[in-house]
Amino acid sequence: MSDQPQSPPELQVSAASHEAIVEPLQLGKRVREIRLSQNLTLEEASKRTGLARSTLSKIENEQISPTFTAVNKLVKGLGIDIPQLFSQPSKSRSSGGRRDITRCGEGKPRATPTYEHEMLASQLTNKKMIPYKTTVRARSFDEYADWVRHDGEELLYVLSGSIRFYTEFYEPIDLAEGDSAYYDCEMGHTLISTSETDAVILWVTA
Amino acid sequence: MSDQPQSPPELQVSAASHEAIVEPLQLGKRVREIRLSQNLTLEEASKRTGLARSTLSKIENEQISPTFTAVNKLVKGLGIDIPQLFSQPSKSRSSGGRRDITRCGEGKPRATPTYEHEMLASQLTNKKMIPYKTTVRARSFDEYADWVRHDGEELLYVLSGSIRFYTEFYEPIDLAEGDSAYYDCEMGHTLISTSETDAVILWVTA
DNA sequence: AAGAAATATTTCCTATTGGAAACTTAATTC
DNA sequence: GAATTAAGTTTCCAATAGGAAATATTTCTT
Repeated sequence: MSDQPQSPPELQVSAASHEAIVEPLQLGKRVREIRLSQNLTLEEASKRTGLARSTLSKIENEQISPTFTAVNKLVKGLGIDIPQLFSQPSKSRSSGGRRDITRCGEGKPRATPTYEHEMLASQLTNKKMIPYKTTVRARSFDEYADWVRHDGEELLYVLSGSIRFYTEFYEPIDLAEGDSAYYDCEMGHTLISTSETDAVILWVTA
Repeated sequence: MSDQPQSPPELQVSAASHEAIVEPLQLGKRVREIRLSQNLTLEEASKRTGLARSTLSKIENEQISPTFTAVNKLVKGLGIDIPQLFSQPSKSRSSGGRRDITRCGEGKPRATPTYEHEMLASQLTNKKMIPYKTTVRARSFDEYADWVRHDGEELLYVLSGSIRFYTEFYEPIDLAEGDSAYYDCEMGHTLISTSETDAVILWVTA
């Protein structure tokens, strides 16, 4: 990932831009907190999770990086909520006052043949919504191998240009600047640009 | 190396208690879905995540259980949302194929002294997100009696004009067209327009 | 305070992961 | 249709995780 778009590094730092959580991700610390909060000894935790005492100890002390299966045992055994694991150890406000500013064009880029995504608020993890500013590169329905389908719901707002919005269960519909659509993502959906220049949209998934 | 996460012989019988069943979670399947949905080859995914092609392949084919660090690389590299990883592969066809188009200016209006909201996709109920196109009428911080606080998380995108974004725990920050912010709504927040004309923003709450 | 008990860490070893490269399969091109 | 190219899988091996038991540390008891 060496592709930074034409964005001067200087701007990136501007003011309070990107002061989110920089996740060092101390899984161990987190696990220990959780275990202790349940008043469990390593031995008990071991019984519940099926992981060896020693393994638990090492995990908590960040001496090893547990495998996914191990993490799952932890989650099940200790009744941990997943995001809990990936979120920051209670910096007093577990999720109370987060804020992440993304300057125009400073999102985290990701390109596909058909779209050019720019993820907004990429510094924040555990978001309920995932916002993208996306340039629609595709010009024809044929450029897609298949419908795009995934979990969740999506909001689409046309920032500039115009698009044709194809969905699995509806007739294609043309959307111009300022128009928007809200839909279930399990339903196949794809977009193409219909304007001179590639259309740009705001795309929010939840 | 050919361990299928089924039921280990020793554990099979013990009905007594907890025995930390081995992951019913098909991480690999999930990862593959996600990668393909982004039209990435293993090679590209490898570059983005920093994991070897072979490793990715094995993960997707459930031949190995990636370490936590590996999972993190996946998450970061592919821009995966955590719960996405742990949620079951889209079996829960909860709401199906809804769609709601809102033409520019055709939203459901609602006015307050300080804001002029236009609710998008108002036909659809039970949405995870509530999108508004809002004109910011306020011109001074004093026009607000108190902080606005409510549940959830909010995404704010400046469509036109410029605003000053006040939050309870941070310094006010100026946002121009194309800038965006993501924040927890329990934290007090208000906006004022700083441009000639009232600024217009897209506001999504979840 | 010394010993016992409980809890946590470390050691040692085997099993598994993760990477480089070889190999296979599928898609294109000539 | 053979030859290339691209995408994915498998192999081999070094690095590391996970478990059992030994060791260290803390916490009770008496």
